[in-house]
Amino acid sequence: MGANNSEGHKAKNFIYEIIDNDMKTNKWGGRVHTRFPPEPNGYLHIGHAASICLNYGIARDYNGKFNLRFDDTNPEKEETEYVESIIEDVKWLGADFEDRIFYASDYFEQMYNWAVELIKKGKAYVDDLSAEEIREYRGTLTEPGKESPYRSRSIKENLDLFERMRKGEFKNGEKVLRAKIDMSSPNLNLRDPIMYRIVHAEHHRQGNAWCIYPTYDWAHGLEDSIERITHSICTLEFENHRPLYDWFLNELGIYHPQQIEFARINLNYTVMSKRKLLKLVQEKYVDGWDDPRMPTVSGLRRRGYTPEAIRNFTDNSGIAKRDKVSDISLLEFSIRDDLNKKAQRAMAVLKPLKVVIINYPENKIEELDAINNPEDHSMGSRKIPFCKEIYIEQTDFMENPPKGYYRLVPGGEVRLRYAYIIKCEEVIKNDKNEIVELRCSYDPDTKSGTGTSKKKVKGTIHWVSAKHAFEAEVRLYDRLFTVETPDAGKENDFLDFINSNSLEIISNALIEPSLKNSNPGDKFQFERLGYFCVDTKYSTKEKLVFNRTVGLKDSWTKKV
RNA sequence: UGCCCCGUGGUGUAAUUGGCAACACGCCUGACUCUGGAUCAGGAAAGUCUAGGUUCGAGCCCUAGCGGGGCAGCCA
Repeated sequence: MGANNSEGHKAKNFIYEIIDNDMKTNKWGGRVHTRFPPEPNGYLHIGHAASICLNYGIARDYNGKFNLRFDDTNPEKEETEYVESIIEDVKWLGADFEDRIFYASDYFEQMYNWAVELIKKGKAYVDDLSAEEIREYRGTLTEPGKESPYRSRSIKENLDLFERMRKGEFKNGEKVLRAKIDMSSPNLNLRDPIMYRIVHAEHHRQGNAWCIYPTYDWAHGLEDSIERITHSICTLEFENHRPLYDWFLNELGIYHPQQIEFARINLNYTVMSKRKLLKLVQEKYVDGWDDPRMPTVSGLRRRGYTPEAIRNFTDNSGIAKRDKVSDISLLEFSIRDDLNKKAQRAMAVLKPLKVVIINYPENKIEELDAINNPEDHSMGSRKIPFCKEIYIEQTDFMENPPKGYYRLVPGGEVRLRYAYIIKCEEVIKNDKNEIVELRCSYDPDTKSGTGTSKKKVKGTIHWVSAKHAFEAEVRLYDRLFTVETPDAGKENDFLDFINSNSLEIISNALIEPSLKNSNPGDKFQFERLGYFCVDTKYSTKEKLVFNRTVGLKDSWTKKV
């Protein structure tokens, strides 16, 4: 028997193999229950999205359940704003936790009771050593630690002290509760890890109900246990913590999930740690957590990414145990692939060049048919106005073109998308020798859709009617960093690699009139340019703002 | 000089669990095209970190080495 899940599919990764095996041995009674346990101290990024998709995907594939749980055990870093953004992002990604949204802080009383239990077993003690002393006593990577002089306090005294810790009789850092394990363990996590520290701070949900807070190592397994999680999936850096996770649960003799670690996703040309992202936000390198250049879920959403694209990306990235840096091009592929099928086409000119069609009647206006999406004819078609004066893209005309350029050139012909073939008769320049206008003739027999054209031209370019197009702001984004791995060096070196040209604002792009009433979040493909969406933050009815999600693949500019 | 994890095309993941390395992205050709997009057809690119060993047979197992990552928060 191979690695097949309950639906008979081939195992997607090593975690599915573990679960397949658990199903075979009936380890969990056929049950699968996963969770996503974020700390509400920042916004979610694409790496979290991968974890969400993994955990939710497992629950879905095995007909199990998926919880959203806030690991809110550190009042000093956590905020309600983050809780709200995380809920929004998880829902948006399509990970359905139904009514199972939990908070570790709701378990504090239970955790406290369990701590008392460990004290009674002689497996935990109150330590009076200072933070510095504890560090010294811990030993080093190569030398064992030594036991705290307070390690052998009586159970009675520990019980009393711990209760008084809770009551608030001590100041921050004055005492901690530690597990009594092994000060000489080669795994430093087992050298009497701290379970509770005193923090007199207001918790975003508990207010001032508590002044002692559980540490991650103590709390996490308990949370999983309480929720009867079967597979507790986390990232590689917790691998060394697994023996501790197991130790607590074993000592308590309570329900014991299995912790499984996998390698987090890294993307080149960006940073992924919450700390660094927070720094970019706080020091205004970007315009908030949802800046479209950020690898955050909210940034990607504002950039124009769809949940489907993100899910496909994380699926295609795979799950394994080796450190990885994925190429951003895989992410870009996922959104192009999705939007190609979904996005309505439109014409927009970013850097306009005026074209006058000299043989076109002065006041004539034609309504031309344009297909909304050649990949999906159910999306229908629309009319676009055409008249004597139009604008084309500056880059679609060259006076001295290189070989292989098949757009407009002096004396040359090109098709205007959904309109006519035009020929460049004259180039008008200003006194600075800049091209300011083209005078072209059109061939009435070449109208699109009529089939009357005998001509064939190599190039087709997009355009907008001068009389009908409206002005909009377009924001072009580039990668936030200039090097592939900006965080490879020292802590703050990544700031040295910020790409100062990562945002280009075009304030007067010209857009075809049919888009005038589009709404924030609407997505389009501007033909030949890329995918764009209406910005949800700065766009107004009077002045639409479009974000470029990603450019179209371009095998021409790459050549030259 | 400790402990733990990991080394497969440029990138990421796979290989029926020991049977002559596949998929995706990217890249390059060509076809088609009223988007230099999409689509279609083809191609280059790793002999699996190294050296031994077990075996008829090793990317999968064993040993040693090398390389990368993690661990000395009262962060998670």
